[in-house]
Amino acid sequence: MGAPTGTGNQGRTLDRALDVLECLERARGPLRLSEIARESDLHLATTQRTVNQLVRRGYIQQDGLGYSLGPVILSLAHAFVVNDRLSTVATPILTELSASTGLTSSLFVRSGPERILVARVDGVDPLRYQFPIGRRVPLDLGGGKVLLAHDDDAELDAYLADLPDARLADGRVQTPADLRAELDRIRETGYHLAESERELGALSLTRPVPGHDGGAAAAINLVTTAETTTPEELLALLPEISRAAGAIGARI
Amino acid sequence: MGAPTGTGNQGRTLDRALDVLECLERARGPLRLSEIARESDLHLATTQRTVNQLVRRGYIQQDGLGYSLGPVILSLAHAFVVNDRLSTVATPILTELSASTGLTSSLFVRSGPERILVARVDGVDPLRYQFPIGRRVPLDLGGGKVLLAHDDDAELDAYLADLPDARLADGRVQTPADLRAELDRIRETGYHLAESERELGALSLTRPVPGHDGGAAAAINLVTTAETTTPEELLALLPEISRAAGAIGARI
DNA sequence: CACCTTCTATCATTCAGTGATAGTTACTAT
DNA sequence: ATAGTAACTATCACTGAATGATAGAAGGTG
Repeated sequence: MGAPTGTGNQGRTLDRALDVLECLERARGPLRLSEIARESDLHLATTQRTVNQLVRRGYIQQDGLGYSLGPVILSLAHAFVVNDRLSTVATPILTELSASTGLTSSLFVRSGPERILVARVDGVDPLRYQFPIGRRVPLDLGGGKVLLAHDDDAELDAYLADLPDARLADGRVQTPADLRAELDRIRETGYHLAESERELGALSLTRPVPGHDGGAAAAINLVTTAETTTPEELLALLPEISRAAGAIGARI
Repeated sequence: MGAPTGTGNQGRTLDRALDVLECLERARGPLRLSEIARESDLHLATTQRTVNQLVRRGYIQQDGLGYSLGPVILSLAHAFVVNDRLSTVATPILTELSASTGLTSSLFVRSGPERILVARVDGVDPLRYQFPIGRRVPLDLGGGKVLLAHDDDAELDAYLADLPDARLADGRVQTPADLRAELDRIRETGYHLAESERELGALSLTRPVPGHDGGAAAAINLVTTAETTTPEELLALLPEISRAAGAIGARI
């Protein structure tokens, strides 16, 4: 409690404020001041000052039940969607991809140990499981793997070091070693076909979006269900999705 | 430049960071470090530290052209949309309202001297002018007036004091005195019918959403165009929109 | 090769953030 | 009513983190 935040103590104030915001992001409902303090591991007084300041600015709102994120967040998000180069470039290409394949397509980018869905275009048969824009999910399941595959070995080892076993949606258990093997395969083939990893019955085919530096900060995928599509049928769309990924990469 | 930020100097660090974010929100493209420093009136070194920290956290991203908002913003926005009581309560009611009237309906909340569009449900004939979710607009034009009307006189006078004349979309000029008179009318009638204020040819009918405290932090409106609807026809929907506003107010 | 811009790194100073504590308000239970 | 509890606010001395002036590295341009 009394100990330093842990990161290394520099730029403390701002980091703490962002911790507070992200603590409210994770919350499933309004949080009390004391709950925020506990969750973010801050002194109550510090929490109070920070929260009040964010309230004043509209980043947090308060009601009788506690504090939650405020509407100003939406303004920022709007500005992001309108301005983001990747997002604006990708949307028409994804639209085309979804039109020609009939499947839902989406674009996500890496953010630390997670990926964030940045854009999505629905297919003709809407998926029962709607993956919402802005959603954060870990990298070790589904399409996130193609982003991991582009890490160099040092980063990868660091990531895998303290990674717990993952339980896939169909019950399989994925150990870090399993993941490592799969990433090696992805490094060779350049794509990933996921079956029931994040969601039971979901199939996805993912390709990285090449950046100038050779890395892949983004990826796109096509999603469908095992009921309507076989893995082979989905894999047959590899040329299409690859073309789209290339087109996006070329324009950023 | 060297002078204090202006607010009164407390909670400086965080305020400055938010200034940086909002400066990027207003920007129409990537900004260089020096531009951010100039826009937010900060020392370059301070700007650098702040920006780098926000980059590390994913709130800002950097490309060859400069800095812009980052994808983590989207995550926060997603959490807001999912959790926000007002937003989730209002959406189904707006859906019903749009279904029964055939018009686009929307919900916005106040944020300082502006309002922010929080939810929108499109009508049968989609408007050519799409008002995007998260968009910030001033309070002195269109539906924002019903929010202003709920301020007490002291707040109102302060607001009107340094308000410049506004130019409506159809060319009319609205002085603070005009606005004041209109707000008095709204206080009596409880609604506002706007014609070509923000957008030429647009008609909107706005009602406040009553809060527990008697105030109105939110409002909903119906939007259409002069081509398809007369003011009288729109005004005839007042009972409908009032019912919807009441229903939302009752559930928060 | 000199020039300019962008961004990064360093460091002494000092002032803003910190956190312990006390106070206020409001609600619940008895 | 009265005590008790929880949520939030306010105060203030201390100190260490943010500050900003300056110098430096990296990258491009005429």
